[in-house]
Amino acid sequence: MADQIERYIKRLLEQQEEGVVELRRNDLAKIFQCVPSQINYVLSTRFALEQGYLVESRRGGGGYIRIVKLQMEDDKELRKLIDKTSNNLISQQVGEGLIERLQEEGFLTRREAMLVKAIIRREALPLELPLRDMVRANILKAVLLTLTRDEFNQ
Amino acid sequence: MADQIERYIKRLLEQQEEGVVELRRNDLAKIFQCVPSQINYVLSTRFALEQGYLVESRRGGGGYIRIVKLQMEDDKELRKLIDKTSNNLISQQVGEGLIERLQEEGFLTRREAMLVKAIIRREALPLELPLRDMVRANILKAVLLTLTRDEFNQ
DNA sequence: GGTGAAAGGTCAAATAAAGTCAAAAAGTCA
DNA sequence: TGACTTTTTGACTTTATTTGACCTTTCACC
Repeated sequence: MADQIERYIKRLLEQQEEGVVELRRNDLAKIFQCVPSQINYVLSTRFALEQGYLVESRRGGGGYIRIVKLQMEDDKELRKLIDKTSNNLISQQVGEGLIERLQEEGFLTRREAMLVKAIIRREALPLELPLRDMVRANILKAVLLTLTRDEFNQ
Repeated sequence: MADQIERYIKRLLEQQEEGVVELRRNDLAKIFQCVPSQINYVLSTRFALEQGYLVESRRGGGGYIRIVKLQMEDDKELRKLIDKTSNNLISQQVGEGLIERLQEEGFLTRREAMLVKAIIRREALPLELPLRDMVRANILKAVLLTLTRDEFNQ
């Protein structure tokens, strides 16, 4: 069942240019005749960040679930960086180095680099030490993943 | 529905030079075939002061609703936001609202807004709850401070 | 000044989504 | 078979929107 739903969503994603698909949790549950929370299970096990997907949603009337496929294959270099960043600790120094490199390679503009650098500074992350480097790594990973979004590069 | 009404009003605001639009609650309700109080709902959730709008109205014969888009002229407004952000907790929702507003006001580009939004997402900040909102507030403060830097805008 | 119609305002209930979490069931494998 | 992992289910929670009954303000008119 979970596999079927996974395939279904992936098929939708392929059909859609853009790599974005938006759906109703309840509708999907009805199609597959399963409980709605089954959908959440599929999303969290098959469409997590690690697998190159981004899931956004909204509750209430007019609610939806949006699944975005990140284009990680396109760029081996980014892919490698993302892997290195995962489950890692990153110091401010190393982080700044990474950002500068991204800027030099044209992934980030001067302003974007400034913003991200400001965000990963010690002063902006009021946390004790192993934690701070962990959060910094996660922030940088979020940045790298964003770089692989089609919409980001338009 | 609420989204449609929101878009409609924003379109009117853009067409109008001045950033002011005046309308009749009942007329609008009739256009969208909804109850009049729906309009109030949209106004209070989408055109609040925090979102950069001022709503004035008058009852009785010849009554009206006037919506004014407030301009964030200069750093003054940013400073105010920095103050509000300090020593505060900010949820993902509120944070996204703030970023969208900064984008609308031209302080952030579309890409910059995407980056910051990605960074303040729950998934990018693997922390327990009071802490997560605290770190998010600090990150947003760092962003606001960066916006006031001359080098950033040069 | 009193009155009634014409606005708009408020608030709570009903409805419409989606999220969470843990127990039960099913599958896997030594 | 027994232990472990994955999947399925459903009760409960949270959030967002829609709707309607009732309230307040303003104005025109007598």
